[in-house]
Amino acid sequence: MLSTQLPLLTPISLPPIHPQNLPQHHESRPIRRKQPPTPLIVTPEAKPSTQSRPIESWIETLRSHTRSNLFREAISTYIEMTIVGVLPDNFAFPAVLKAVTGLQDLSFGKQLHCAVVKLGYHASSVTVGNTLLHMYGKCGGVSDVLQVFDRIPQRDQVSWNSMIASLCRYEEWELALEVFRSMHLERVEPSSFTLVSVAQACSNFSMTEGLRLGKQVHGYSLRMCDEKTFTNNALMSMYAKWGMVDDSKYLFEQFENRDLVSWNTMISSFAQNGSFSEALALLYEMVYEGIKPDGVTIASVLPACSHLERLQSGKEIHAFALRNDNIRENSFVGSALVDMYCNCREMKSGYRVFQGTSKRKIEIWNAMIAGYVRSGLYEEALNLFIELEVVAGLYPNPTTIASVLPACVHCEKFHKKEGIHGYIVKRGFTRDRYLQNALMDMYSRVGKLEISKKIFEKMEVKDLVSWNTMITGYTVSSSHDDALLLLHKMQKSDDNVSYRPNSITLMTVLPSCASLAALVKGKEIHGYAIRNALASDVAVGSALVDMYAKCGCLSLSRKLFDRLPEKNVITWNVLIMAYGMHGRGEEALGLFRIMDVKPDEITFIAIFAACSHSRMVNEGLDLFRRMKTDYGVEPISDHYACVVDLLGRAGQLDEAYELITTMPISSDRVGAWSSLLGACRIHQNVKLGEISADNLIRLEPNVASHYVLISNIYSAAGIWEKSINVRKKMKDMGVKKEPGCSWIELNDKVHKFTAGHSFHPQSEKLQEFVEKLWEKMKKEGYIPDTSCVLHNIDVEEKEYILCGHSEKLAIAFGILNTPPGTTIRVAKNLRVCNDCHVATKYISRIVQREIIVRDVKRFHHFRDGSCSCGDYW
DNA sequence: ATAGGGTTAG
Repeated sequence: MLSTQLPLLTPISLPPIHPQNLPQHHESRPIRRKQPPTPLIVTPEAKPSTQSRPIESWIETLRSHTRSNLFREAISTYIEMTIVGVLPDNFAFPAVLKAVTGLQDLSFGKQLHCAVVKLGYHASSVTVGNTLLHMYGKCGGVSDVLQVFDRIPQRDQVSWNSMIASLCRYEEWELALEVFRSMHLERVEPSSFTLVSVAQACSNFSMTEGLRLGKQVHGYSLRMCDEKTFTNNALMSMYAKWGMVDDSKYLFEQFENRDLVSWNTMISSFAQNGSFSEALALLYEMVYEGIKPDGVTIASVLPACSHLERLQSGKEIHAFALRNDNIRENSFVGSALVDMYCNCREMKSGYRVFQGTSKRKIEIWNAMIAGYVRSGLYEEALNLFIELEVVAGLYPNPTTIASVLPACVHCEKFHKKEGIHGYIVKRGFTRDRYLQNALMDMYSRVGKLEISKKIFEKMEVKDLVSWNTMITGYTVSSSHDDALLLLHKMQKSDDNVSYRPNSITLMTVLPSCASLAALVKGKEIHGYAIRNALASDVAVGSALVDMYAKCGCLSLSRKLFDRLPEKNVITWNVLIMAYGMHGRGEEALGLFRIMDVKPDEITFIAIFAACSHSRMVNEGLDLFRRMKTDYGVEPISDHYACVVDLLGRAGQLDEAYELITTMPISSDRVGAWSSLLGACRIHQNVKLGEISADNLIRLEPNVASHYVLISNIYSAAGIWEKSINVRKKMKDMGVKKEPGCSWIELNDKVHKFTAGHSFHPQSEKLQEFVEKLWEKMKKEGYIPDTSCVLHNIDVEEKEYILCGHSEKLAIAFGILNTPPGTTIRVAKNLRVCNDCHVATKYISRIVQREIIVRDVKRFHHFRDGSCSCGDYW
């Protein structure tokens, strides 16, 4: 197929791979390179040979200079030789070309090339051709290499090897493999040099594409008799890149002539495939065998210490590095040290290494910035980012921005979040996948889900993180059904690539199941987690405990909790919160007493909420007073909001108000005022309600629920005028009420109901059904509570509106579509209104069904005319 | 022939 005329090797203009490797003119060479200006070559035939010194002697001098790396001297000798009129021959050119290659002097190399052509050696000597090829492979460009190779007369093994190696240097993996195939067809035997390059090229393809050839290379290597160390190392590294650590370990163990690179390769194979303990162990074994680690060893093993958070080992390695100049000055080691210290929460040590590094390259800045971001020190990260550009004059690369973007997103003081997108466009990094993922996350979090979706759809190459990020986008925007839909789609996506959900996917999507009370879906995910060994993951386990609890299966949730192999604060918090939501405050407190990890801020929020829902005012207050002294947890505004709720719900409104006045000046009072306003609604306290609402509307003029609550308080008290005024003010401000929304799962679908709207195909039928039930309920003594209906309209109309409340529609849907006796589980995005609560009690008796309604705060378990919350919620 | 930092979750 490809004989002497390689179709792919005809001179073609390939795009340059590295701009710095482009053929350059002499004038445009950077001046900083320390070399004398290259003199023009005297055209060889310009002077007849009058010299008596024979050419062999000149060549001997040339060769001895290049052998001793005296490249400049070699070139001077060559020039001298041409000046005195000695015509260089096919032995002189290889010697001088080697010197040119050593100096990376492309322009001189090109002049030599001209001379070679003029004298005709390019068509007669393989050796000259090979050295030219080698020269272009080191300092030219792909197109030069292709042209030279094409003109080498009788290509030998060295020609092919140089060609393949050069293509690998230019990351032309596909071309490299194609040339290797041609070499095979021309029956030129590969050597260990060939195999090294080919193995490297293979490893840059995916395993499915590269493994076949890779194994052939392995076979060749086994049959070969010459020096195998290089090939062996290259094969180890190839297998490691595909994650086949066992294979690279086998090669390492079977091989006797290990060198330092073999050890380094093995250590980095382990470290890059998550076998951190093995990597560290190998370092110690290496030292034990008397092999001295170098900078590469240290830079490869430090990430293992970082991941394992083995600060002690990391420090020992640092000490070792300090004792060895060559390691200490290795810039890779510096970045790895910064990363290790930051990951071990030793920010100060990390910063000290960073500060103490003399010639700081962008990479060490990246390590420091990423370290800050991981520890939530967003401002520090942003400051460093600015410093790197403004003070150090360095250019951020895509990695820098990918680290700093989450800092922009999460740093409250940083307002112009979307501006960073412009910056990315300006720097031309828009095609970077990490940045696209990070941008998607940013837009979701500033409430611009549409833009996230657009980026996601336009991405040419998606990865698992892209899918996870998009799912998270839906979750943070409360589009839970879309989140579940995407979970489905990722597993059989249209572009022939499917993705396997990982632990992060599951923990992202489980809260969606919980929000929708989608128990069947949740169980399906649980099954997936078990089958894929993800269920024992603490984070997934905690999310499962949470999901079962929020779907109303508290005992299942508890069983799962008890069996989890590993628990952390979050796991405990989730369970305490679950008991609280189910109105089982005593048990929540019991869990708090036996928990074997230190409680955190969230634990106390869960505890206060539990006390609040179970009217355990004294227990809650007691812990509130002791949380700082006995548990070392500083109360934050969320805690105040909970305790205000605890007091307010129990009717101690004045105490609640007083608590707000004792809050630290700087703290955020929104939560606390909201709690008080809610309590005023329950206990019909117009005066305090007004105070709370005034404060709230001043602080958050765009939140609908504040207006709605005070308006409800007024209308329940019969103060219609004020109620209407509030409504009017709300309308003038352009504030829209979040529509009430309820969900019920039927088979494997979640059905969504919105108040008053007939989006659901059955909604008319459902409204009729509710109205029919209405009559029966009234006969049993039900009195509609119309106080939550804002409009000043007649009673019948009000009742009609009440019938259309989303939770009633969802319940009706459940009754009509499930066999008698089935428990009905409904979830609601807001709090259940008083009328729905009373009505559901009656419904549960009339239809003889258990009905579980979960709102944002807690559970209502209706059975035979009564509710588990004892009308206290 | 071996080595660098990055995006998603609670």
